[in-house]
Amino acid sequence: MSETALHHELSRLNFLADDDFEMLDELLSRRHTLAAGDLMVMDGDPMEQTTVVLDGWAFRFKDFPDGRRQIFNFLLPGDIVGMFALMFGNARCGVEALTALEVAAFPSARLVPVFQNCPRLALALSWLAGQDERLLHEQITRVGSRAATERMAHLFIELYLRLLRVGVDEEAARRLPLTQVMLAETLGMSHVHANRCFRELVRAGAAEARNSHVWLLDPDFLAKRGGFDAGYLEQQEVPQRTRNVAADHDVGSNCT
Amino acid sequence: MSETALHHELSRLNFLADDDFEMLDELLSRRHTLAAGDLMVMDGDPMEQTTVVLDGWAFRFKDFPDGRRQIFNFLLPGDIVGMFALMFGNARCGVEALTALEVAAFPSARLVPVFQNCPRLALALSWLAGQDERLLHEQITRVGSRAATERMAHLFIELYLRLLRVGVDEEAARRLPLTQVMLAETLGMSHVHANRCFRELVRAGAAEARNSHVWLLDPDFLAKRGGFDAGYLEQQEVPQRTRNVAADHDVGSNCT
DNA sequence: CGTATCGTTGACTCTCGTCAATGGCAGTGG
DNA sequence: CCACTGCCATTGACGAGAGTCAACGATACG
Repeated sequence: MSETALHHELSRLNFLADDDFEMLDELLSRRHTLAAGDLMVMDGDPMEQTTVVLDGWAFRFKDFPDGRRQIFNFLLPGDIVGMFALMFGNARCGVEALTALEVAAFPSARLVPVFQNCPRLALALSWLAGQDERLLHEQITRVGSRAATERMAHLFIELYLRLLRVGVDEEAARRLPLTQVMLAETLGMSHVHANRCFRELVRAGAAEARNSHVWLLDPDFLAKRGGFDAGYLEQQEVPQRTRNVAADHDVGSNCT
Repeated sequence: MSETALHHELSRLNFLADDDFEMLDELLSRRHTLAAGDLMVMDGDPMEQTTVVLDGWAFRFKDFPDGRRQIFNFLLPGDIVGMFALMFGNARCGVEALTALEVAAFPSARLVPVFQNCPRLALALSWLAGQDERLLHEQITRVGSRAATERMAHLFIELYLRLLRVGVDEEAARRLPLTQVMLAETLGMSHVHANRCFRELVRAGAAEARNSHVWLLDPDFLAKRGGFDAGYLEQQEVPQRTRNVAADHDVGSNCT
């Protein structure tokens, strides 16, 4: 099914009960698809929907008057957009579909009863939203304190591991739908320099560009070249104390 | 009172009822103080506490084996640390007190009943936590697509406006407890270059360094020099639809 | 068959990092 | 009271990394 990515990730937490998943399925029942290039969120628009990526890639970005664009991060299957949209007036950045995209969307207001009645699910969703913060920290580190080629290799491995984590198979996880211009806009360098760095990785036999995609040929090399420390992506167990708390506040059949 | 900053910010939302504030006061009743240099969170430690900064400065950072350090952002009065700590095993970055600090801390687990019984307060706290994301986006933009001196001026104005926003008076908001080494670690440049950029601002009469502090002399100039667009910091109204939702789910006296 | 996006390369320039040295200032212990 | 130490700020010199400009080939698309 198309929700495998999210289910895959949440199942691995080994934290949710069956009725949590039922509630989740209901939340995600309204599906639609977008074409590559469609805007999921336009900068400045009011935010009312919470969206979950089911399949495909998207990215968050901000365009500036002088033509520059900064890409903040990439949204992969299982990622949530606008978790707390309810409290924010207007979006301050855009979200664009990078590939054809399948998503589920629901009014953010529907999260309020979820928080009241399904504490486990609420915690799990907050956890997903919180993952994002770590990725942003890593992005700051990449751009702020790594050399250009290192940045690029590091980003490749991050995406590769994130894809593996949500259940994409090894083969597919090595194919990233990124152009060199987008790499430049993500990594804070000129597209010319992005090309020079990329060529270096190509010469090392670690990657290649075909068909407006990046193909990772040697993840081990890239991880080393990017000084990649997998710590921040490691799957973590839900602490026992959290399980206890969730159980204490379980309101059972209210959930669905 | 010491909680003025947080109250100030939440009051301006014009969203919480009296019993929300009562609940909040209870959450924040366990106070303590830290000295400058104390670690609030150590990288790798288990996270169980949610902490609110009441007075003083702190910062989030990550140290690397080779001695580099990246500072992600600064925590000012009213900011929350570890909102969703409940779901995360261990911290992946440190938080250090930059000045003497007054904080309130409570076990993250206490948020679960808050979410169940005080939807408005839960939304307001989530909103605070979500503010952080915008600041991280802005930090990425600074480091990724601005020139060095621009970055520095931009950061100064962001901090200045954030301080004003939480009720610090004009005079005090112009004094930032930052050394040039910290600026360098925040902005992704060498400390030598940080000094060069800073000197440029000093020569322009826009700032000066005294006593391990930065003093902002000409915010207007700095805002212009940093290409600062205040949009992302603007106070936003809570949308009417959100008020309605909160009212619908109000469970009244359960809150306290 | 034109047009646009993507990728690539060379040449030139300049921002920025590195290395090194110095001075001021505060704390500390003899 | 004064060496001693450490942190902070500052500056010059040098070189490397990265931006800019410009041009061109390849591929996809209508």
